[in-house]
Amino acid sequence: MEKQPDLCRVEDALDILVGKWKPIILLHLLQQGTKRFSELKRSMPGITQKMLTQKLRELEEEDIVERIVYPEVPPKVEYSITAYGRSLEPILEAMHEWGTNHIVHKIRKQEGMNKAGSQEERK
Amino acid sequence: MEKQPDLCRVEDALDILVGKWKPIILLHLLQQGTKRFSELKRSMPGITQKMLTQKLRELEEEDIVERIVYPEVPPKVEYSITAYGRSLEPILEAMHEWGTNHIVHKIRKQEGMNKAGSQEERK
DNA sequence: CTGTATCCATGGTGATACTG
DNA sequence: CAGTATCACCATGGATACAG
Repeated sequence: MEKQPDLCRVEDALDILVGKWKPIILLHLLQQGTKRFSELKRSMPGITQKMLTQKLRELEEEDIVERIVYPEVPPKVEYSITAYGRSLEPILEAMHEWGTNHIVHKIRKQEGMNKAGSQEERK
Repeated sequence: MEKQPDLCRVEDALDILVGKWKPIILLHLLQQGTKRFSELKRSMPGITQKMLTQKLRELEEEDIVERIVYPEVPPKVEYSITAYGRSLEPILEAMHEWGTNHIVHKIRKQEGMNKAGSQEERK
């Protein structure tokens, strides 16, 4: 199951952006700079420690985020976007904009179907 | 689980682009225009009919691709990108470019590690 | 505080067979 | 030709407990 010859380096970018928490983590770090583990966790209600750790490790592995451990007690670990990671920002923003527009598109479509399907909606 | 307040319309775009075959399908249709089902299938070795149908339906649902059925025997169905679907092209291209660059990045990193650890070349 | 280690539920994907 | 219908697998994600 080889990938298409030249076509799909798209998927390399996709792999990094995708997953239930990765975009959220990236957005948080992009917008709020350096954060420590507990701060990130607090700012993402619903995420488990396991997922946060796992996704941060994956992003670190790709040099998208940087992890700095302070050898203290209690432990302190800070995460931030790398310069390289910032190269993803235009893509994230384009997707955000597209997504925002897309919900409008869907609503319009929905309205169109309502109009076509029924005369009610009189209030 | 609720999404972040404003942050993540990114995921709406992601949902459309993601999946094992969606980017490939989109790229094929973007680059090669209108194609019929069997042509698409042939041009994507490894995809099953089920997956191709399913993904095309999802893309159609989002108005990204258009499906035209010719009432003939044998059946003929053509797929193409909608004008709206083309609005995804910049994102796809940005991702393709980023991905292409990313493999270079990884190779460089790999070389760097080799150099750093080059003292030990045992076995 | 910042992680690991398990176990388990779920869904997306694939193989295969069948149909209008 | 262009699908639909089933079944099975496995990776991803979630809950929980434990540890340095």
